[in-house]
Amino acid sequence: MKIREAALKSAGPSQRGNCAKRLSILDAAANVFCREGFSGASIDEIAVEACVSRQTIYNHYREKETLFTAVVDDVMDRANATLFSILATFPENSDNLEDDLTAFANRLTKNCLCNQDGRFLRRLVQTEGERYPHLFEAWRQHGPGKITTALAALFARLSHKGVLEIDDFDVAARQFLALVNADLQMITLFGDTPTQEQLESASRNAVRTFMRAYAHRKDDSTRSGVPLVVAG
Amino acid sequence: MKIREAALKSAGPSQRGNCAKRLSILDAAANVFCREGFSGASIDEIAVEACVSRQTIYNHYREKETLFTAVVDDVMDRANATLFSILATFPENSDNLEDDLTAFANRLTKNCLCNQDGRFLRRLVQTEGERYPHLFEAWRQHGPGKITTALAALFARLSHKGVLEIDDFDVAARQFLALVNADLQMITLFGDTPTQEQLESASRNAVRTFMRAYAHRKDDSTRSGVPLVVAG
DNA sequence: GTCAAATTAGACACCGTTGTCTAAATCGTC
DNA sequence: GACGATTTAGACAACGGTGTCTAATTTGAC
Repeated sequence: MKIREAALKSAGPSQRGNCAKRLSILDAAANVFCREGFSGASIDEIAVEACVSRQTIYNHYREKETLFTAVVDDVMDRANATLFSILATFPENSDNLEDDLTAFANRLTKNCLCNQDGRFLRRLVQTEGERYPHLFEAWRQHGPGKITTALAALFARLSHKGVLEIDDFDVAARQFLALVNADLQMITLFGDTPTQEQLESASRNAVRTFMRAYAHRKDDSTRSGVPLVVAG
Repeated sequence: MKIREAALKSAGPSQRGNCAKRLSILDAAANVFCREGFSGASIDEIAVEACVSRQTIYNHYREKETLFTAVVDDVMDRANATLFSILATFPENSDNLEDDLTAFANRLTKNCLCNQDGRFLRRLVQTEGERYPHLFEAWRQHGPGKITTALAALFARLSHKGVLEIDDFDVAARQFLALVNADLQMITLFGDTPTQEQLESASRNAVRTFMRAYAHRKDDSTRSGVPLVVAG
């Protein structure tokens, strides 16, 4: 086989035009991969769900593996952009931190953690993370895995302002995320998306506890290293 | 249903003497199913890992599906028994609740949440929960899913004693578990088992925040709680 | 309308897996 | 050692999935 022919073939249909099919394939593939896992997903199933012939998939993406990584890259980019935009709405200057932090948590869960892309990534990292270590690494460093460090930096600002009392910002960030997910895990485990009421309730409960643990206590003047813990 | 009862009914080899092979198969199958998922796991792979011929597996368990449910039942029974025994060590009467609760959290993560069986069940429920709804239901009601309600009841006792200030016991139980997992999620996501140091650190961080949020506050004079004894 | 690119359906070889079958080998118990 | 139960290796058909190929059809730009 000549090089030119190979190049033409591997290049596939022109990348620019008719991206409708590409998107349709990516979308369907994401759903099927998420539902069935890599080995459980079949190209035929993806083709049917994308309303596309099987051959078209092979024209655009040489093989199943290529399609898989393309899907992961696509979702990761989207999730990353969304996460960035949501993090920008963190309430740095607030006269009602509890309410604003609750609304922020609500945005975070709704648009980053519990939406289609978030569930896809979490599931894929869990099921295929060991088989594709680079996938996992990308998710951790360049992707939503950095949400913890970003949150830690934001909490550090609030702490330096004296609004919060945090000694370990990373721990606080992880705990914030864990608390936000506390009420939602049972729901997302099913594969369902939580309702708006459930999201709000979860955010409210989480931020309430978080504030109780980390809010600056003005009336505690004798706090000299002695924790508020009761030794009953 | 217990695995031994099922074995009595099955037409396979007599279940009395050679249970070594059965256990070996169950153990290997658990590992492979956990690693590869149901569709990704192959009987041959399980046979090799169990040091058993493929035919022996088919002799004991008619087909792949039967083997899978047998594995799930087996692990679920074991995890359930362990969970029960750990829950019995909850510090109901403690003169140092923070330390004792930390130790309890440590036992919980070590023996129920982060051990082999715990990871297997969580992973399986996540990947195959939609394909086998009865599996999920069993996990939720009869299995480790009830850990939340059990913890809620225990926290309610502490709250009624005045040691803790909790308004919603279920929320507090979920948050306790979420906090305990907060530092461990990144580790268990890899498939690794956390070290003892990591477990202790996670438990300490979790209980510290939990107590900060829910411990009875000495400076809150509006409450009509039990009088407190401050540690000297 | 023309023409090239893209898409489609269908057939195909190839491979791995499931589950069955058989005959030989091994184990446990007497 | 004998004997029944169990395990084993290997061959086997059936099935589904991947990836290729071809020939026909549709699309889109001019």
